Amino acid sequence: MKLEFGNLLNELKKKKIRLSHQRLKVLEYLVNNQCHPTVDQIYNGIHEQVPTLSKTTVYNTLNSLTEAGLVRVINIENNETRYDINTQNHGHFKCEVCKEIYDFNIDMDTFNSCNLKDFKINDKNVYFKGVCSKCLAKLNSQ
Amino acid sequence: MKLEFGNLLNELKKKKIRLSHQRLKVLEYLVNNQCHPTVDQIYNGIHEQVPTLSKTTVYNTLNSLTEAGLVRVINIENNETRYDINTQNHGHFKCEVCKEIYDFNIDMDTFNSCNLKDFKINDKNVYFKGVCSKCLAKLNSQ
DNA sequence: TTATTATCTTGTAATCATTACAACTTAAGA
DNA sequence: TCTTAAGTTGTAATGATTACAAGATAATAA
Repeated sequence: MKLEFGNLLNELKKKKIRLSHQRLKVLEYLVNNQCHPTVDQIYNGIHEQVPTLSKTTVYNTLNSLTEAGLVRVINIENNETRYDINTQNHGHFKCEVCKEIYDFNIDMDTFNSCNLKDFKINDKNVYFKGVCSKCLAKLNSQ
Repeated sequence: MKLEFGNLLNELKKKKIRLSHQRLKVLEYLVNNQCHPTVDQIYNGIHEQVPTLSKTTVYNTLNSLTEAGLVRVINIENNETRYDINTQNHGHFKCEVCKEIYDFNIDMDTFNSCNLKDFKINDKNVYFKGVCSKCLAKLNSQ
């Protein structure tokens, strides 16, 4: 299914999740900022438009959306949970220099292991760490 | 390199990390308990033999060993960091029912993406979630 | 073996992300 | 418009991890 705001709303209705003002703003933020934001970034990004917003609501909303399968959690560093509106299988690369997280295409279907026969796999996660091309270029030019 | 206590000690010496009593006990615990333990499990496992042990020391030690490349951090759930003495590339499967983490073989070298050309990859992580064969069997027999 | 010292260990306190809770508010259906 | 179950909010609690400073120790050299 294509990542469009209307489709997301239909998914919420289907799952009986109320379309509250705050939830719509969080969803909108995630669609417009597909840079794997943290809770703080999401909160700060919406707070100006919705001054009454509580950080608890952001947490609650992200948990609901994750449970509903509309949002994916990214656990690379154990002290900064990030969120991704793109639930299609793809990998994440975190640059250890600039800290940016890049998406990359990867065919999850080829990832199988004979150790896991008779296991039910619900979720596949792949992340790499290293140095991105931009930072490598900077380092080399010094 | 094979996972043997002697090899680990040599690695520590090479990296100028002191072979303190506490560090050796943590290493020993990790070699004997390759079940991806948490800090609490490690602390509780050693505390009986080393009653003066502080949890801060366990944290410090694990951070040193990770930095030295002797231990691998597993971040699947964002509120429970786990540690693995097996630094050879392999995948982890977490059962959502019994919570156990299984190792599985997977050829990391085949995981490449054209999106990452000119990127320097230092570390590859793969984890799946789902239901393990034991729990599936139990569920089906009910 | 002993002396020296940089490093390690320890306990307490601080930090920070996340969750619990209860009063108030609101979306959605009748 | 009314009703009410569900959502929002702010504060307080929780729990993992780190900071820090005083005391202890591993490793090196004499």
